[in-house]
Amino acid sequence: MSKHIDSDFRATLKQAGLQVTAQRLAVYRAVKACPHIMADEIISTVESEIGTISRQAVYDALNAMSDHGLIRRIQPAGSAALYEHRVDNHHHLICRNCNAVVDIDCAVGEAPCLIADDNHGYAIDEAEVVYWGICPDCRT
Amino acid sequence: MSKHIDSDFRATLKQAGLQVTAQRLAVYRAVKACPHIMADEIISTVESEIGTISRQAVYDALNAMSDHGLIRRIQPAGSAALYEHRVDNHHHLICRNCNAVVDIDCAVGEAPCLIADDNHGYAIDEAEVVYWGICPDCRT
DNA sequence: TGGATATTCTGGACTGAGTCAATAATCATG
DNA sequence: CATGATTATTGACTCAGTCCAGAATATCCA
Repeated sequence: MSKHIDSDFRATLKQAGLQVTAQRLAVYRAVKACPHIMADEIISTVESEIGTISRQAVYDALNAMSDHGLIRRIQPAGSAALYEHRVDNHHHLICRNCNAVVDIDCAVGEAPCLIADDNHGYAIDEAEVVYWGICPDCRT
Repeated sequence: MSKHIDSDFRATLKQAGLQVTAQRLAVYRAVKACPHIMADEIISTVESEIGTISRQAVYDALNAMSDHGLIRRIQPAGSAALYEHRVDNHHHLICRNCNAVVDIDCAVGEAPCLIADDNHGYAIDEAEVVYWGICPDCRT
């Protein structure tokens, strides 16, 4: 079944003008398997799958893929960058205690959060929303 | 006139149960003078004012003050932590090009952004919004 | 005023996340 | 298959921030 993902993703990589390599496929599979994963978790996941990969290759793959919109990087305050394969408009809800992250569909519609009272002359293209709270498990 | 700020802030520190020190006053003055300032800029600012201060003292002061709600820390993706003296409900608009940050008053009211479609069982206490765009100066 | 106690400051070592740069391997394409 | 362009590997390095232990200060209370 990972065959499917792979062949789909091979095409996606090519369309983006990126070469298809074992490392990139493995990195993508890791992100797909575990959304909101950190770079070093990706390294271990990929290592246990592919055998070995350099840290740099992982970062290169992650940067290339997120630059081309194939994956998305989120950087919550106080933690390392997380990667996810969902690239549509959605937001995140993070537990202050255990840092668990869940996806939140956009409350209002397509790109709703772009409305600010006063844009100060900026050309706003994205509104990033992070909800902070305590997850069910941590509400002892 | 900085006398005013100082004596007000002395009281605020005491109310928060924190001791009043020259370093803390200086750090607070730096944050007040330049909102959205980074830690190492604070160090230089304070050094040119007080003469010398240790990095640790600055971080301690910043952590203590933000823990007690005297200042606010924001950590936009891809940059170091920024500190500001506004502690009320407001959001930020950041230029993708030059990283300029401006405050945005909360579009809807007091704590409006707390409405998420599905809270997944979380007890949500804050919604943090970051608007990304291009500032007037960078729109060549 | 003068300690006793709690808190803060200092300087240096250290960590973790991520980047840089040079070399080696691999791919794409004629 | 030759050649140039991408991608991987390796190792050094940066940057932001924390940890630690001893020295210095501030606050409280008699």
